[in-house]
Amino acid sequence: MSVRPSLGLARIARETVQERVYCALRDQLMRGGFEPGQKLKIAELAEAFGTSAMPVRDALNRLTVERALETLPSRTVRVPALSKDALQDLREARFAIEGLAISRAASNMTDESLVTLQRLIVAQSETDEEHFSEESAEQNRAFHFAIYRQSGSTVLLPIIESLWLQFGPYLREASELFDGGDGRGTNFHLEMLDALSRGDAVAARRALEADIGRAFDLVMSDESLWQRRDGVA
Amino acid sequence: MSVRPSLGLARIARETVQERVYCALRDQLMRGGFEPGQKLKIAELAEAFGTSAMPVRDALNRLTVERALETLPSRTVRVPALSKDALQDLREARFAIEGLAISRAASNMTDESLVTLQRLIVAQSETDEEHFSEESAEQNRAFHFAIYRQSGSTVLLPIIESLWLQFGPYLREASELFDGGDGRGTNFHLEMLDALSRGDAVAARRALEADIGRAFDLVMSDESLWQRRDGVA
DNA sequence: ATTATAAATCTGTGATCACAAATCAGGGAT
DNA sequence: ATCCCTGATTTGTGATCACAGATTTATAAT
Repeated sequence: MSVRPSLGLARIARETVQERVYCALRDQLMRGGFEPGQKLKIAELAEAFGTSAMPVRDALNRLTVERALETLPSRTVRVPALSKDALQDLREARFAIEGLAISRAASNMTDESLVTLQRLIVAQSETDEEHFSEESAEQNRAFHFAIYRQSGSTVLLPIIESLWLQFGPYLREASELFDGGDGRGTNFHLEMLDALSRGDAVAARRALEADIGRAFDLVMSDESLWQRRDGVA
Repeated sequence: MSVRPSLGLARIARETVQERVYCALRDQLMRGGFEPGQKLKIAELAEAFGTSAMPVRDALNRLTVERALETLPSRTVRVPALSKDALQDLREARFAIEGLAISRAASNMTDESLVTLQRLIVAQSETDEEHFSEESAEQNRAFHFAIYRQSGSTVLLPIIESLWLQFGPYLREASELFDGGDGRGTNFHLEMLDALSRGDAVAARRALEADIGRAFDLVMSDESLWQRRDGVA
């Protein structure tokens, strides 16, 4: 049996230009860095990144398949427009799918992963005191995905990432709503951590739903998002 | 207000070469037409389709993002290998997500859509009598997606399509298991239709889970799938 | 002034080529 | 005979170019 003599080293995946472009755009999208409805043009972006059109084209295609962008009939891609219906739709999907993920994670937690979560909560609460909403959002993301990764599901993870990407544009002007000094954001995180440490899948899920629900309620109640914007730009 | 004088015509989206290639590969994958672990090479496929490498490359990228294919560290793409863990993972995801979709559909059914479902059941049971498992699988797909479309969720639909694509390879050698002459397959469909016509989301979901569960049990119990195949080809 | 028509520009799709990394094959040393 | 090194081939990534459909601007007619 020719078993390959595996070194303990993780394979260094050669990183392609396409991937760098993809990650840059993806980050922008997930933190609401683009205007909803904004058209993204290949040539422009290629210029901006200092690459040819090809890697940009691939990155845009990928983001379109992941539903972070949408293709108009004229084949140009844009950031999806905001709508309350789409937001409701997204909320239900996130409840069901992330709820399943955290349920499964509840049976898989290790001491190490619990400590990691603990540290992420501490870091975020410290950041919140200084009102770095940018940084705080990133830590929130890290906390959630640290949990989802513990679900051990390779099926759910990419789906959840897609859902977060779709949620991105709604954060555009609402991001400052999230850093209320009361630390409510991290309180739900504490509940989740507590439930996970007890292996209580139901409670963990309930806390997660409260956390997600709060975020959606904040966005939903931000009237400034819904005034103009009549669908098609 | 410059309202565009819209003709009542649906826009005919010009179909690209990439799309034709994508659909062809996608169909093959969803019906289990490729061998698990099989490597798909751009040049080969381009030759087969009579196109250049470019559209094939785009189609493979798209299918990879949709998790119908996977990329090896060497950047070649292949049909994912089979594993019981992955299958379990897939089953839970399908329960949660398609379950949510049918729940929502239960509140949205119209007389017309109910009639459509009725017709699809009849067509499939007729096909089953003649043991056309190929055709029957296609009708099964049509039935399920007719329901999911009634959920009205643009978020869930592409996710479900991705899940069905991931399930494809498991159908490769198990497809003949599904056309037992007892018509059990369509019986669950009748239950689903009945529940939907009453607007009973819970019953509809239960019937759907029975339907999906049966398919997974059949595949899971097909020992011929699990003997050889030790992961990496 | 408004609308319709036509030219000009913009933009994405697909083909072709150059390059680099990976895989495979063969030969030589132990 | 086995292992390792090296050279040849394969294969994907990225750049460049030609083409076609779409959008916009300019022009002319009502």
